Amino acid sequence: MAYWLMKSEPSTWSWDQQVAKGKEGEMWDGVRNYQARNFMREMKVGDKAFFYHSQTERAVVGIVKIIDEVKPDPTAEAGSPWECVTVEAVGPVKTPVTLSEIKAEPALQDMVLVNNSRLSVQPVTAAEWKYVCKMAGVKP
DNA sequence: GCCAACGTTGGC
DNA sequence: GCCAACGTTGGC
Repeated sequence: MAYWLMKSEPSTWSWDQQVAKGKEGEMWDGVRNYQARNFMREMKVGDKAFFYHSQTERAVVGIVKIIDEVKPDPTAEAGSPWECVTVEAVGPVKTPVTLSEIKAEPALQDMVLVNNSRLSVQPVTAAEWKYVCKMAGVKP
């Protein structure tokens, strides 16, 4: 199983909205970046991802899992190359892990979040996943 | 609100 | 195919 991190501006799509969707989940639409789309193509049902609030909050606030593989993005024009997966909220983290905490942590210096802040969908290694879960007070 | 980083577009 | 110009994202 692979691990990921998915970013959202809380004003556009927040963790609370994701939780409200329950088991129905929500299509992660609106991504218009090839790198991010390619990572979504690699996702498999059952993979887990950190739900990260960008902009105002800048912290990992919850955990989601992939419940459907990539499908054409309904918000994009027909025939466009954009696709998206569907994610379901697994649960909130006990303690949000902020970007500054991640940056201050030597073990997490190689996270894409630290080195390429603009990429909205990114892979997380198993070691990073474990470490951030520990900081967040949740089971990996 | 500003600015750096990055991706995309278009002229040549 | 290169590179300048532009637009967007996200941290601060």
